[in-house]
Amino acid sequence: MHLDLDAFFASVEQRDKPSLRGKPVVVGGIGPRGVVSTASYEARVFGVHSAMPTAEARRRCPYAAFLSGRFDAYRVASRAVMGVLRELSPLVEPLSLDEAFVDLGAATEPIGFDRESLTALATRIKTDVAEATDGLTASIGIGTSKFIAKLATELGKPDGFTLVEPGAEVELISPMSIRAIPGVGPATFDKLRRIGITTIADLQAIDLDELVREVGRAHGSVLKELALARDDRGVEPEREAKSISVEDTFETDLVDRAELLRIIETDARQVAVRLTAARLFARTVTIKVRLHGFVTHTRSRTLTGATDRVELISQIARSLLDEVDTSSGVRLLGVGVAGLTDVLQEDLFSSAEAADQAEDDVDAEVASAEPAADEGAQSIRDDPAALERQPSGGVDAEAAGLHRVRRRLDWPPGADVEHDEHGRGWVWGAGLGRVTVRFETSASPPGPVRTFADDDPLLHRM
DNA sequence: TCTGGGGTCCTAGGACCC
DNA sequence: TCTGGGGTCCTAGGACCC
Repeated sequence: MHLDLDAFFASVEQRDKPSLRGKPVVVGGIGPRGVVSTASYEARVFGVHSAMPTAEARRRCPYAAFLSGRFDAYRVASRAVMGVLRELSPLVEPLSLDEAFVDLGAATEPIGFDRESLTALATRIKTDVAEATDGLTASIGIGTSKFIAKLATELGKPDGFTLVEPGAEVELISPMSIRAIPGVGPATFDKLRRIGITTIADLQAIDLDELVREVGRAHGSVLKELALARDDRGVEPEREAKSISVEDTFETDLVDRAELLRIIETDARQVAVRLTAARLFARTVTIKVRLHGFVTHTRSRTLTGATDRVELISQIARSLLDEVDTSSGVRLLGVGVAGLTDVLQEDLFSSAEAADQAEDDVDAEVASAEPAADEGAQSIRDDPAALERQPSGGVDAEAAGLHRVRRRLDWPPGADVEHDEHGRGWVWGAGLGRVTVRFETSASPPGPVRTFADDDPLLHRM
């Protein structure tokens, strides 16, 4: 079985903001370079969809509410939904906050696999989801494999249920576009279209060797199998994380080297904090640099041992920036780690490693920075509560001089606020030293709008 | 229209090893 | 005249997903 919450982020916003119910809502990046994460169905009528530049969405639907998203609220709702699913079966594989596979074959209670029983089951799950999330709707698909179940969900959206009976799979998918297959994106679609493959039926008929020549061995064989509705992938709960990364796109391209280095440092700190929180260590450090013309480069370095130390990650990331020509201006900068393990195997103090580092041209600064850095990391490792005392990303950003870039996020549209006299509400808009708030909550009727100075001491973010 | 942020997986070439 | 072969690791880039 596959489940997908309908227009998830936008639906949570409409749930918590009564004045937006039935209206177009767009959640995503609200800056000049933002893109849409989720559009409510009312906004989709205007042609607004995920991954569209927000500027284009504003053109198509100027009267929509444009909100920057409240991920804590989405996580709470997501956890509640996953909880409902895990009562059904221990084999639940979340794909994202709003999507999951469930292996009904491993269900805790006996399940009838006839249409009537499964329809009743889906109805019950939808009721439970609505109850657990204060009214969110989901679409459900049931089929004999992950591929078919996910496709089935797609067919019933929104608030739907689709059951694909065993044996009906090939007939169902044959006339569909190959774009319906997860894994066929714009590039693969173009490649295949050029050799005359546009439907799944075309894919069934094509010679495997020819397909492999076009899209590669791994991709080719998977596509061929899926086209024939052959998919024996199991539902895998608890997949382990393979990488952790942080990146930012800037409103205008940056050129100042010192500023870039400061940003890398704060990104590295956030990565290290997340590593520590997950009790993991990493062997590979990567930076990602997107230049003026959207050309993107990555540079990485792998250590002999694994680390979670801020100073080391930061130093390596900063040294990697030397390998990229940033003179055209930097649009995006990011820091990531990979090669994750849960055991500390730091042999960075051995003489062999020291020699290695020297050869690798990670200069002597690393060695001199290490003792102090290790102390900090050690204190967090031994004292988990220390994590709580780590400065937040926002504070770091200001300390690092990113005030200019991130200042605007003090009152992001859609954020929850409380006013000491007027009660709870949300940021309707902000700018020019003012904040406009609509005072309403999920349980209230649509509420009034009031404007305040943005440093009004009675107004608080929640 | 001018393209987010957080991920996963694959490919291809070179280094290195036996 | 002149080059083996296979496996593994690392790096960079690209496609894709939500």
